[in-house]
Amino acid sequence: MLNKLENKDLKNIFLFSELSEEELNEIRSFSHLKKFDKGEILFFDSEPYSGFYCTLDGAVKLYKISSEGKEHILHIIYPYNTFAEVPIFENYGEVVKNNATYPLNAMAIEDNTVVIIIPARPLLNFLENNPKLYLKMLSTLSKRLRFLNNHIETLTLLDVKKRLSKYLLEKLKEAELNKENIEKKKGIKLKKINSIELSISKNDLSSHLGTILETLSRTFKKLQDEKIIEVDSKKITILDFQKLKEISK
Amino acid sequence: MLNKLENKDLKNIFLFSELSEEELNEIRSFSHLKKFDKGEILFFDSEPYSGFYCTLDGAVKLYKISSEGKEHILHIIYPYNTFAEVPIFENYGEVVKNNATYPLNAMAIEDNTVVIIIPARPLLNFLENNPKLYLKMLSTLSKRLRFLNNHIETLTLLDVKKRLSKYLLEKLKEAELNKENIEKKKGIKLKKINSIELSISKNDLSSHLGTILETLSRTFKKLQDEKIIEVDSKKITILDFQKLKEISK
DNA sequence: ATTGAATTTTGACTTAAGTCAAAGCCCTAT
DNA sequence: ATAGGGCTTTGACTTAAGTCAAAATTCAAT
Repeated sequence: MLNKLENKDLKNIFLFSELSEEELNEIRSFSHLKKFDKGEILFFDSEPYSGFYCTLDGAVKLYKISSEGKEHILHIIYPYNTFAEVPIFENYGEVVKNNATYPLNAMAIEDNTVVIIIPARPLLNFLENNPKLYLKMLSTLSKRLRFLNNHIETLTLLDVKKRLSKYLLEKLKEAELNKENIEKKKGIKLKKINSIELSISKNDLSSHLGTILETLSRTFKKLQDEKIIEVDSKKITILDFQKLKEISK
Repeated sequence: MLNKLENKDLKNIFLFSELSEEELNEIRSFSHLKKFDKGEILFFDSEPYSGFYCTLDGAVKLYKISSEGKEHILHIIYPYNTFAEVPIFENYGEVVKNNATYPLNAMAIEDNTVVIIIPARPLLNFLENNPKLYLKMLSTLSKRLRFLNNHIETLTLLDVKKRLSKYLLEKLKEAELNKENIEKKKGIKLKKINSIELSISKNDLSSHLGTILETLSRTFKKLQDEKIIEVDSKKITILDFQKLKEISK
């Protein structure tokens, strides 16, 4: 599956969601698909910029790494989300004079991760003729800015227990929204969600929460001992939503 | 001084730098000036959104604060830089249905801090008729995204000594660029810069570096004991640039 | 089912950075 | 010049989280 890029794939991407078939054809004409296995690198921090990405299948982690090998994951990217747009616009006067670089590292964290690569130059031309897209792009970057603001807030002002609690609540909320969407679409009523399935390894989760595996493991245990959650490998059941919320503040 | 907004003030702002006098008049027609003393709040996190800001004089800190009162400064804003643009574009479909909020807190950190407030709705109208500005706005947000990426990297992967070293090197670089600009403009040759003047309190600096005043003080002392810098109140002289660079990695 | 690798947990110990409290410094206005 | 407030430094102590190493669990492939 997914060996050829089709318009319906592009349709699912927010930036392109309102384009005509013709316009989508144009986007397709200068974009291309690429497939990665788990652990493979899409690009490195500081590598020469060759375009922005969108995941179509699988998952990608965006991370920074220190000189001592310590890693921090800023984002986990799931299908139909774009990333690495920043260099396109950063110095738009002298855009991509081949000295632009990626702002972070990207690695596939699932097998058969499929991405589209959209080169900067033709995209900028396209945008010029379709200024409606500017607002979509601004929206995407603005959302990411707020996300990073909040991420910094979490990392600098909260201890690990609070950070984990906040993360679990966010994932629960996501799952709830997802459920509501399905209910609306299919006109059915699903049962209330009180558990989540971690979609990444605990090691990656610890790196995203700005801590290490051992500390994360101990923090899960603490929450479990306090009967606030129940951990069964990757399945986390929320036993006391109210207390979890209390802790996360 | 600065009791009335004039076109030449707007000219200095990157977003508006290429507009005609007529267009500047239009911007002026829906913007207004406001003055703050040191310690006064421009807006709070989560307060209803009323427009984005630009500093014309003085300085503003943008920060988050925890439920326990711990503070983290994300940015210090100096004249002609804009901030709080995010809510304008975040949900551009239902822009500013009066339920948008500021993404962080803003406080003046100097007396007589003068800012312009530019409301979202009229600005969006203006942008629609001047799509060139979209690219400028995208550039601004992209630069900020890279800044925040780097900030997170610094906070999560480096210890306080490295963080402070990195900060000092950045400020030194800024001062050097500034010097080069003056040299070019005035056609003169200034002497090499090897010291910087901290423009914020050490308390604010510690908050920006994700630590506390006491730890910052001790870290300054360590660098001084190692003869890498010399600290004379707010004046920091770099004695061993190479070593400082080595540490910061 | 069984093996082996990868992931996760647990235990004992270390450490960087935070807390609290007191003293010192240095602006600024009288 | 001097008093008083706001900064900044220093000292003694605490603590959250990291390190290292070993054991246990889970997962995937035969």
